[in-house]
Amino acid sequence: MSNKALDAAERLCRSRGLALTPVRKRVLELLLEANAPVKAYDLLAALRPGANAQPPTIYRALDFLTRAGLVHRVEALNAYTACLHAGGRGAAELYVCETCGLVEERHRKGVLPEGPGGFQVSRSVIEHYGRCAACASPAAKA
Amino acid sequence: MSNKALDAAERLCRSRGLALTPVRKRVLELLLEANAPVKAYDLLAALRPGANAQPPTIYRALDFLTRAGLVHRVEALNAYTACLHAGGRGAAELYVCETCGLVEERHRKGVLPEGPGGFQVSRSVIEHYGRCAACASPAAKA
DNA sequence: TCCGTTATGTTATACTGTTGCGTGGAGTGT
DNA sequence: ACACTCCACGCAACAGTATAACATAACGGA
Ligand SMILES: [Zn+2]
Ligand SMILES: [Zn+2]
Ligand SMILES: [Zn+2]
Ligand SMILES: [Zn+2]
Repeated sequence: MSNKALDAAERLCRSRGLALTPVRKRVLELLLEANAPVKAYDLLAALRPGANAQPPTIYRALDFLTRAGLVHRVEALNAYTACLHAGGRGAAELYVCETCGLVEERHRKGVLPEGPGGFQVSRSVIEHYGRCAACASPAAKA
Repeated sequence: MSNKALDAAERLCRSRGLALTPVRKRVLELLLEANAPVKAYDLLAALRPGANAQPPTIYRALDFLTRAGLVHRVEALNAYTACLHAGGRGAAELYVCETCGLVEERHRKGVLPEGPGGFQVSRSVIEHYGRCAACASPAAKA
């Protein structure tokens, strides 16, 4: 099902001379399957059966994947989520459902908001929390 | 100098029936003096001479201050900064200079960006990183 | 006074992330 | 084949961030 995204990631890495090693690929796979923010140590635990991974393993993999634009860090949750538009340009804008964990995402291709008084923005963190359409619908009322 | 902001905070709390206790007030004072994001344990250390504060003390104070709208958490830095528009409505948008630490701030009073497909946003985290006007000016070139 | 509520102290622990060093495999030139 | 370099990864230890759980204190109203 999500093999499509995995394959796309593999092609993207190859085209840029980046090594999508087994560990990195597996981490990305786990994130794609989750379709929600996942914590580093949860990924680590998921990696355990089969390998004896330690914290640096997972953080290195996540660092690689975020640099490659395949994964976003969700700052307010200390968690990570697979990018839904792998390699997309511009700052990612995340919409995280606090009820079901679903993450939607946009990449702002346009110019970033300019700061007040000549502030030069080089990186933006934009995260919105609330309820996705499904969880907000009448049928899902508390 | 920043007693003005402190007094404003005190009035704001009184008008809302919130208790700006000595610990909370001192923490806010430290943040106002810093005019930059400060880490919880640094605040804790600054609190030490005179009291023997433990981690929960500082986290409880910060929790109170953020709820009261007097302090913002800087998610991507695990740090905290005094609100420059105490009690301002709407989501705060922070501009953090990575060179000198200066924080500028806007509160978006208008409607938050609406999410894709009916996503209902209840809280937004918006942080921009870069260089402030002073650090970006020719005189400050690396 | 008695009691409910809120704020703080205290101890311990959980969670998140990093440093430093060694090893081993893939490439590359000889 | 050999030596060499680079880089990913294993591994151990540790640093930094945050919370749980329980006890104490302080205030105000019944
Ligand atoms: Zn993305
Ligand atoms: Zn949802
Ligand atoms: Zn503010
Ligand atoms: Zn600056």
